[in-house]
Amino acid sequence: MLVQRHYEELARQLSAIGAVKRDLARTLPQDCPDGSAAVLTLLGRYGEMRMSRLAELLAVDMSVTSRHVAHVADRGWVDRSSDPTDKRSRIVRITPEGERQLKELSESSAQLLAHRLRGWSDNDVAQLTVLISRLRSSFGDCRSVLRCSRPTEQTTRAPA
Amino acid sequence: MLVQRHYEELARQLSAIGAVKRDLARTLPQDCPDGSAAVLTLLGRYGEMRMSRLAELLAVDMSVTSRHVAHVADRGWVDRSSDPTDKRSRIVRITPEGERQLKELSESSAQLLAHRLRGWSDNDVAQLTVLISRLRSSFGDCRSVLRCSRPTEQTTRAPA
DNA sequence: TATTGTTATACTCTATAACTATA
DNA sequence: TATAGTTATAGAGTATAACAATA
Repeated sequence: MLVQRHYEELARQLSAIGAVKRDLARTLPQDCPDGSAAVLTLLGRYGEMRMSRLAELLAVDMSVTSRHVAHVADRGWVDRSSDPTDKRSRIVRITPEGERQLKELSESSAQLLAHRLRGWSDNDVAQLTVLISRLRSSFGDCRSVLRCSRPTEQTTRAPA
Repeated sequence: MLVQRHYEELARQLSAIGAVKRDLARTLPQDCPDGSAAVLTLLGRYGEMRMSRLAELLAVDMSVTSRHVAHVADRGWVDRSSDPTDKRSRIVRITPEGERQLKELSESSAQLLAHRLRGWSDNDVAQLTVLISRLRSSFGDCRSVLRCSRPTEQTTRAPA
């Protein structure tokens, strides 16, 4: 158990990480704010899903999810079909245009990160990724782990 | 140099870290939003400073800083005096009430972190802290390093 | 003329609550 | 009655631009 000051320092680092996120967000394509990017990323990774599942993965309220999805649907990047087994539900799926948009935004963020982190060792990049994933997991967002393995097992090793 | 996918994964983890920050923000005292907490934390750590310096440390525009400082000044947590050497500038300083507020919010965030991270090793907590600090540093926020040493020197070792 | 700081405006993200449709 | 999703509203954060005062 660390002294309080160490947790305070981590809290401060977390609070200040916004500057990094803003820098990253600035690279996003036109008409594609952060919320839209998050939706496309999850749909691209996990495939089609219901709104409720998407809200869970985004870790935001469903009303927020609904707005984000409406934004990307308006631009033709996803479509929403009704779930035949439960007409209250809607299935969200990325479209080919959405895939193109996703590819573009993924590449630009990766490029910026690669540039900013050019002095980093591969291992440090991997460790940071794993530790943030674990942090999210410890905060109750159990879908954050990199692979669907036991959330508490990975420590500071690089992802496979 | 890592493959693009690794940077994409880090970008995604960063984008999803908002849920952690929101959880942390929920523990803040009444009338003390995240922006106010950041101002108090920096003034408590570095002592009195000019608005421009504060904006630099916060890594946000000065207009944003001005709003945050106005909020905490309205509550008596900081005072703003004119700089005698340059009447355009204002010196911001935390008040005793501000110190009390800062103590309260530091303790509550540290407590939440200690609880959420109770399964973590001391070393992992320290590593995450250092890596985020280095990340901010690599993104051009050079005041983010834990100690005033060379920003690129620390790697994945725990802070001293 | 340049710089420090404030204010007005606008945009994004978020949550709560009220509402519709379906189970 | 309970659940899935949408919409309205409000609060917080941010940036840009126009402005005031001083250098």
